[in-house]
Amino acid sequence: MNTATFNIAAVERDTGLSKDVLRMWERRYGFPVPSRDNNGERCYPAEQVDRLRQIKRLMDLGHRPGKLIATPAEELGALTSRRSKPVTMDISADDGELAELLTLIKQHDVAAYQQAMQQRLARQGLQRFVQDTVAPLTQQVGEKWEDGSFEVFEEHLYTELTKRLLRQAIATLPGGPRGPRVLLTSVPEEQHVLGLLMVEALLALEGAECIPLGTQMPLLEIGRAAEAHQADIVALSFSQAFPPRQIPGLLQQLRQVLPENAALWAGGSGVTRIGKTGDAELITTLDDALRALASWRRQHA
Amino acid sequence: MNTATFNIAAVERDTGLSKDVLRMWERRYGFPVPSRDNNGERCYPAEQVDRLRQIKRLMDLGHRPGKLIATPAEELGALTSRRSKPVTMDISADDGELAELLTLIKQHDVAAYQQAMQQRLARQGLQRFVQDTVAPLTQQVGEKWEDGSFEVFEEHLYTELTKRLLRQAIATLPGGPRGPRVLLTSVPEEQHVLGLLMVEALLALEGAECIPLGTQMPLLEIGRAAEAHQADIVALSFSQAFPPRQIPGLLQQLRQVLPENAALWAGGSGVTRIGKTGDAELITTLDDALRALASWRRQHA
DNA sequence: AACCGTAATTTGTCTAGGACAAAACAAGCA
DNA sequence: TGCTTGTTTTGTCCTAGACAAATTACGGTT
Repeated sequence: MNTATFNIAAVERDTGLSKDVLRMWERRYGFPVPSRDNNGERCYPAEQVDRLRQIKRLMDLGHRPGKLIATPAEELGALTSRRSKPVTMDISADDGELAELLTLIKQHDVAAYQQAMQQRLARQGLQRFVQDTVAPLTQQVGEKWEDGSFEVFEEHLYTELTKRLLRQAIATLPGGPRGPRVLLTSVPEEQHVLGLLMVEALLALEGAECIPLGTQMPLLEIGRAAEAHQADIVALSFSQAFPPRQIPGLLQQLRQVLPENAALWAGGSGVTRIGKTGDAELITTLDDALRALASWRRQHA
Repeated sequence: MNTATFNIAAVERDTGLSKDVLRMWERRYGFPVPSRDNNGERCYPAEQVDRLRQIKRLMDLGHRPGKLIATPAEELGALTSRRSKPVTMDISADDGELAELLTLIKQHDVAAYQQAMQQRLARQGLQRFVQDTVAPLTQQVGEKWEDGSFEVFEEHLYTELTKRLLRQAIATLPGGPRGPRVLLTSVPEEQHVLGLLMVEALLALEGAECIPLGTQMPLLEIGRAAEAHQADIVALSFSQAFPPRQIPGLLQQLRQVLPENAALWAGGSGVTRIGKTGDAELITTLDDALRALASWRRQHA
């Protein structure tokens, strides 16, 4: 059933590797080597697309394409275990409970997962739920995905269900708008929203007025939105997979189109890999966000 | 403050026009004509980026780039009014109430909008809320965006807030899994999710078991997910802006990676512009979805 | 006047290879 | 160990040509 072939645009869509990169790899490394159709255009077999996605996954982990392509096939299990940082920090004692939640996702048991999470939310309260459940769980799902024990669609399922929970929880918060107005969004190409939601939950709990604009806002539009909403803070999220090279330039451009008095926060695991910048405040953890909020309030008292 | 310039990648991100197209237009039409930096690379001023986005907007409406670029500036108000179909069908008598909701968004009054919508949901019930409020409202927001009276960020705000409402409503539905298992998602590059949520709400009301996977699933992953979840139906959404040319090919490829016995539904305003296909069932309205569900149930009784 | 098939045009995407800067790595030295 | 400098790796950008698919224009027919 997998006799379908992909043209270069389809491969770009499905792997996230640009056409330029695909052609360059073919020239440099001799992989992938698609066949050609009658017009001399590349036809990638599904098998190569799969391999490419696997390579992309490992690249997002910090590996380099030259090495990956050289390795034949045992790369899968071999390289997947070693990681840049030993991230598995001790997550208190309920590590086991988190594992249970992961198992429910892995079994595709939507209803049971939702129920378990609802219970947890009720038991812990929103703040601890975000910090002690959602954050580490997301971390672990990311790891599982990286090491191949979670499929892409399982990660999507987790993300979708968890998004719902958080949004629902946020909606039920009493809106006591005393704090700053915070505009939450992400730049185009950046579609991960979970981190943004976690921050929103924490900020809303602290009484900040959050304006969620979803993801993928063109830069000039972010500027307009900040002005229209008279935002005090513009909070952006960059995920692990976002090309770090682009971030400093983006922040600089954005700083130029934002009102002077609006603060710019850049958060998410994507910003841990870039250096300090004068254009934005870097938020690498959830606690950072709370600290930054407190700091803002001190300065505007 | 708008002295920032954009490189070609940034323009692609912000306008949705590919690098290839941007270079080709420069060659053919003489617009845009960016200046060059020290390395001979293109630097687009913000003003040209804005114009490009405007052109893109009109193109999605059915206009052709050659004409648009020839027109100097009065194109804005002039071309924007004429549309392919006179879509403003009569939406019963509460047209005025919808206009009120739109006004709240336009005024960026998050709290008031949420409250008004909550009330409406409580009053109408979920089914009528989806069909008589959310659907026409989304339609109108789309029109407002097309004719320029809604900014991008206002459309995003509407989308984000409405997504939350729908998800919240869906979450509170009793899960009586008697119907088919329906996997809801969209292909990569397609990020609009509101239509999917509306369908999910209606199907869930009818007792179908919905598995929401969010947007942007690679084709091969959709196949894996369908298998893993033993989905009876895979429902895809294509928005207005999705390039119609690609849809038939996508459906055909997808059909090849899906299990034989899984039905494939393709819905959204993006499919109204393509012809019939043997690969998928085309769903152009919300009623279509309900009809298709009933039909599926008859065939699998 | 409405319809239909063919020709011309418009438009997007693909191809090729070359160039270069930024990042990652390696090596040498304090 | 830590820092600086050179080398390799890697992605992105560039030009310029070709072609197919979609769209429009045109001429002939009913």
